[in-house]
Amino acid sequence: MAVSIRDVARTAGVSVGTVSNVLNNPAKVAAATVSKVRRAVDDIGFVRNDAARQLRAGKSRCIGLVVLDVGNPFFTDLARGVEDAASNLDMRVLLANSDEDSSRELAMLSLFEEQRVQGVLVTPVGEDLSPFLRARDRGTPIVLVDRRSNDENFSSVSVDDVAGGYIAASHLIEKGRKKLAFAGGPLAIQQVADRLKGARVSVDEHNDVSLEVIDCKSLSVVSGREIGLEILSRDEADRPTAIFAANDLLAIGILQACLMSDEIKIPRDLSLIGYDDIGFASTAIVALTSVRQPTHEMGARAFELLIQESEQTGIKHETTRIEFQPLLVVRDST
Amino acid sequence: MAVSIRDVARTAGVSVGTVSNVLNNPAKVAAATVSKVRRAVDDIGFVRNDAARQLRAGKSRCIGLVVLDVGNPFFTDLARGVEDAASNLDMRVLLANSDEDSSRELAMLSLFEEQRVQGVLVTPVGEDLSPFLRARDRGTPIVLVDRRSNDENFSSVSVDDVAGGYIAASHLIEKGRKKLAFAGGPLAIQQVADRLKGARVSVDEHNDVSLEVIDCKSLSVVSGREIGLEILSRDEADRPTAIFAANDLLAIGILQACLMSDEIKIPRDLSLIGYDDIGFASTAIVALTSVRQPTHEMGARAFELLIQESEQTGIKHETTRIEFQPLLVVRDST
DNA sequence: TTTAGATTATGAATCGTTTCATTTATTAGA
DNA sequence: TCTAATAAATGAAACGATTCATAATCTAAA
Repeated sequence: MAVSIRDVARTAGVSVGTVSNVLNNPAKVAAATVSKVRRAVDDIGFVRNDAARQLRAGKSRCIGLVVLDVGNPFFTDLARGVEDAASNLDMRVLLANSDEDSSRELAMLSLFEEQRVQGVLVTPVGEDLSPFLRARDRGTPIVLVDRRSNDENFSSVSVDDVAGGYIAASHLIEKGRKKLAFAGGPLAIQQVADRLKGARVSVDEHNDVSLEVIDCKSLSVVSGREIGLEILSRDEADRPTAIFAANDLLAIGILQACLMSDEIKIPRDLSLIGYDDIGFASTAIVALTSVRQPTHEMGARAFELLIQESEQTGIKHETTRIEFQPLLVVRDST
Repeated sequence: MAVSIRDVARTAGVSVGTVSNVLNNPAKVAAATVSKVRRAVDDIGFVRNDAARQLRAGKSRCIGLVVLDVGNPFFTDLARGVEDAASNLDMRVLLANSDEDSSRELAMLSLFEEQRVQGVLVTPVGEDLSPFLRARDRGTPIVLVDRRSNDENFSSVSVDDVAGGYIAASHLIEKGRKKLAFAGGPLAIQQVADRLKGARVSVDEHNDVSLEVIDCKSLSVVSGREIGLEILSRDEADRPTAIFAANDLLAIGILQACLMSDEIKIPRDLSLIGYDDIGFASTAIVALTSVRQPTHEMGARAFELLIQESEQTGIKHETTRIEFQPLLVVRDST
């Protein structure tokens, strides 16, 4: 059943070393021999055994990528970026889903270590990074994605959410809005807090502009709709004239609530901006202005960092931390 | 750098065979020895080398899954189903994305063969299944997902789209609607054609019910909105009273168009049903009735079929073809 | 015709695990 | 105390590809 390089050698009437050379360094082998071996490979249906290959090489041509949620377009875009960069170096990406579960994350990490991957890219679930430190000490390079690592131990790639918040609020202010509201929550989520922080910076630069914070339980369409209804229930004078939603789902919910009533028209009475630029943002009834994160490029850069890291020759360990700037995508809602 | 089982043996003062036993059959080793070895493992940071393990075992504990588009929730759900089933048997799933590109699909297939995976689950891009046949002849079991394989060569798991169409149309008719429309296209897509076919069967069972077919270029929100606008432009007498959209995106587009005008209220004037039950269906302004495919379960069953297939002892090759029935999810739009 | 040099081909050693036939130690029964 | 049976530990062989020192063959110049 298992066809090995030995069988190819026997069939072609050459040595195993020659077969290996045909596979890996055809230039070193006489043309006639090459074709003889190639024919034998096809005839008996030989397929390389990667395990044996890896064992000899001591490492694989794969890297591992652990994301919080494969269903989230942000991460699939990111993964695509990583894959594209990897394929340039003829390397493979093993994709794994931690599902925001620390124990799953850990299981994936050790799986990757057992595979002797070249390195691991990870969006960590929790705050405790010690398992990653230990893995790195054992020789597996680790790079963090989408998180500003506080300690200097890891290289990382992240997005500047504060800047994103600043950009969003500034855009609303440029459109002449004075009464801004930030919708989002829980504020314990770092990203939400950072986006608000950035918005506040922009608002503080203009002394005639105010910022109201509307907290909510989750970043979902349903939460957004509740926020929208709450605003509709207010006196017109108390309503904000612009809303910065912490993500697009929330913004879509707010949009829906406004559409159900005839009182508020977007963007006439209210400017609305979201965050993430998910696919649905552009196809919403009123196309949604949003803040886009350069996910694909982040993935590619993260991969490069990882390779760079894996080429470091022990001794002193240098880390690089890259922070990407988000991008404003203006559409009809502002 | 590379810590091997040999180093563990030396540190613990036992033989390599004993270390291996501690790792795989601790029951066969004296308790004192077990803890001695375990301590050594922790001390020197030993991590199993899976390549060596696989090489010895002759096969890996992984299966491969090639899907058309990892970004599509249908496939991520499916993948989750496969993963869950696999983890019960302590097996791993390698996820790959063919991106509807035959050459990528082929590359992934040979990658998996080189990894000596236990088997491959695939949603094929094109009609030509011969590469899969060849792979299977070489010893890698293959099971097709989401496609009714015409030939009897492969086991497969699929959904009955004709039944789905029937269910959808029947539901609309039960609600008392007489003037049905099917929105979808291009009709060259097998799934679209099947859903229409099923709808027609149901309509033909009632001689006072009519079915109009509204063709469109793509199954997108934008296409749906165009269809909605077209219907709004008609005289009231010419409008359908119920629409079966070939997927949820289309249905959402139609819904949006109707909401922008005040002429048609859903579900008062028009019943609307989608297909796929994507996440957005339930959070649409008017929660969308839809036809759900049992994706998770399909994944699990596909995995089981693959295992079953891999346990077949050569000689005569039996194939099993499982067809799932879709499920109606009733919400506010009908 | 030699010989040096280049070109090809060879095959044993190696990677790190698991397996299994043996050896060694321990226990229980007579 | 001796034997048989059981338990525990050993270490060499095997998995399949790659590598590399060595051997064989060929070419061209002297």
